[in-house]
Amino acid sequence: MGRKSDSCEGFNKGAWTANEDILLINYINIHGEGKWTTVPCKAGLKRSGKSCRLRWLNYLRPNVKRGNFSEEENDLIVRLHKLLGNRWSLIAGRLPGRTDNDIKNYWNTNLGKKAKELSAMKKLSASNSLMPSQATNKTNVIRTKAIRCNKLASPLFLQSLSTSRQKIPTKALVAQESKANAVNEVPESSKICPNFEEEVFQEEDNMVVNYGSFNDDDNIVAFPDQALMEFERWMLNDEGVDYLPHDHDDDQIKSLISLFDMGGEF
DNA sequence: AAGAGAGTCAACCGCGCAGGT
DNA sequence: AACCTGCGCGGTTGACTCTCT
Repeated sequence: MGRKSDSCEGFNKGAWTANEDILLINYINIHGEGKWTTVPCKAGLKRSGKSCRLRWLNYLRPNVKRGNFSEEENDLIVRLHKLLGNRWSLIAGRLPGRTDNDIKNYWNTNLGKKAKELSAMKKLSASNSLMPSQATNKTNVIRTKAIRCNKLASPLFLQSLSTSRQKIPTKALVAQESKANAVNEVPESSKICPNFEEEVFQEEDNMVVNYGSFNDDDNIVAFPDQALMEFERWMLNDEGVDYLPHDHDDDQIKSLISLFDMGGEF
């Protein structure tokens, strides 16, 4: 399937000028967002539609929050990253005014480094410990993968899911089931972490739910139903909900993490 | 003062998915 | 069913700024 690149000749590249910004803002103020491929032409910009979209979403939108991240935001990002991995857009969805790009940059330049240092220190202290068995103990981390979930997982796990909970008849599942044994044939190239067997996902409309994870011994851990429901409710963007971190969310996150930690093994 | 290296962040790139034809 | 278009995502790049020597 051919895919046309957005980066064709004749487009300006690099930093946006103030004049370009004004043209884009004026256009969107009048016509609204969307139809990005036609925006450059109609707005009189020598930019790709993609570039216009990015500039608007990450920089020009009126509600984009700029400047330093607060302690609360910092804290929330760390915890969300624990739960979600590099799913920046989902994380950004919980931080009003912050863009995925912003959070990604912030993570890569600040938090990621700290997290690495911390885990290196933990490893070091674990390996120096008098009780070496502790080094392989379960941690509180829920591993998730930064993928959109069109893949299904280990048949064993699916089977246990179908007996332990009502199966959601998603498009993806129907398609999968229509192909005999297709579940076993997830191409190696489509896996983010080919060394692991799959985590289990189901999707329904735009909702993507991660149903399983791994503990540090690489045993599959299922999220208990209660945690799962809470997580779904919490993650999916209901309209009009205030997603700023506040006490309620804080407690909610704590309780979610504790629920996830109670996951039983298969 | 100036050069080198590190850090930051806006922007680019390639890919995948959904929906339309 | 095959192909195309539009959009969104995560990873990466590179220009700019800051800090150190």
